[in-house]
Amino acid sequence: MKFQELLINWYDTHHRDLPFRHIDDPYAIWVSEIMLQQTTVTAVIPYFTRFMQRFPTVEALAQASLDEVYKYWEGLGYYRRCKHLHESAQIIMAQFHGIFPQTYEDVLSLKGVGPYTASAICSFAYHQSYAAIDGNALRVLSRLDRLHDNIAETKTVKEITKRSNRYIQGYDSAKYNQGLMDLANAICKVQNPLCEACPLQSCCQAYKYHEEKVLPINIKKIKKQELSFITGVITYQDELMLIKNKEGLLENMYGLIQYEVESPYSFMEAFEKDYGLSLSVEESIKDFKHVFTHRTWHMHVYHFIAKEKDEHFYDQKTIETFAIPTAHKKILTYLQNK
DNA sequence: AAGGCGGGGAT
DNA sequence: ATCCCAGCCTT
Repeated sequence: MKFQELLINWYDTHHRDLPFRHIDDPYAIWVSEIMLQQTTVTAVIPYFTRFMQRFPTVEALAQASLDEVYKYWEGLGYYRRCKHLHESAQIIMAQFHGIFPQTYEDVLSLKGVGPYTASAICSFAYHQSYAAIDGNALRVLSRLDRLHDNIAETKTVKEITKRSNRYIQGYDSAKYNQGLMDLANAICKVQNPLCEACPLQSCCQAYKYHEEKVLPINIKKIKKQELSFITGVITYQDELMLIKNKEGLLENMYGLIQYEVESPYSFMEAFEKDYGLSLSVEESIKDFKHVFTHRTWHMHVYHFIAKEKDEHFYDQKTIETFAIPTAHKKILTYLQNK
């Protein structure tokens, strides 16, 4: 029997029951797919539920402020996704007359939608035959075909996409795509795949040649950068100073002010130069560490008191409406419970 | 082609 | 500690 048939049969009886399955609103599917980029299903579910309650339609999303949409994304990571989602919602209202685009090319033209997400949307919402190639599909298919190429390389992804688009023909594309994902999640795992329980065992070339623990080849070099900051909790009476990041890491998020210096006095010097406010250092609070994918922050947190304030100081109630990155949220939560 | 972009769970 | 997760965008 062909693997597609085995896969879909297995999917029919073993599939996960997820809130964004059996939804046919392309808008909702789009939101879920953006959230699911590089993010686990369990992390997404509560965010998806809250997001859809507050922004049930593309119109509701388009009309909301960017700050509010960010607040609903707070803690989920990769915040550029949120910016693109909001921007694309406005494009859908203005250029697509509020109707979610219905062709692969139009879906792909949306900000933040790449080949995987466009294929997933067209397959799940419209049952068009596009193979959605994510990390799961790359793993299952490279094992199935015993492909020795590095899946971290573009040409390998293209080759597997080509094959999968051939394999999907004539089958229910939604079940095929989601079947690959659920199989990858439950059986064809990264480490220690459960080949004895796999419905595709009879078709799997990696299993046949005992290479299931070698494949896929996935070589990518990332070296992590360690950064050390003095991080300032700067207060004026009951108000706290926060800065909205203008670009780069954590863009549009509100955070504490920090400098890559080694003394609170160097911090004060740099700060006074940037903001024209004078500070006094009150106490050393605590050291915090936060690990990102590409870097680690070591934050030596100090409490500073401002002698005067400017427009960057906010009261507690206002701060609660801000989207704050987890690195700084941990500090603020610590201070509240202190 | 390579690097930037979050945060959390599994091992 | 390290890897990976329903990837995409910029350079």
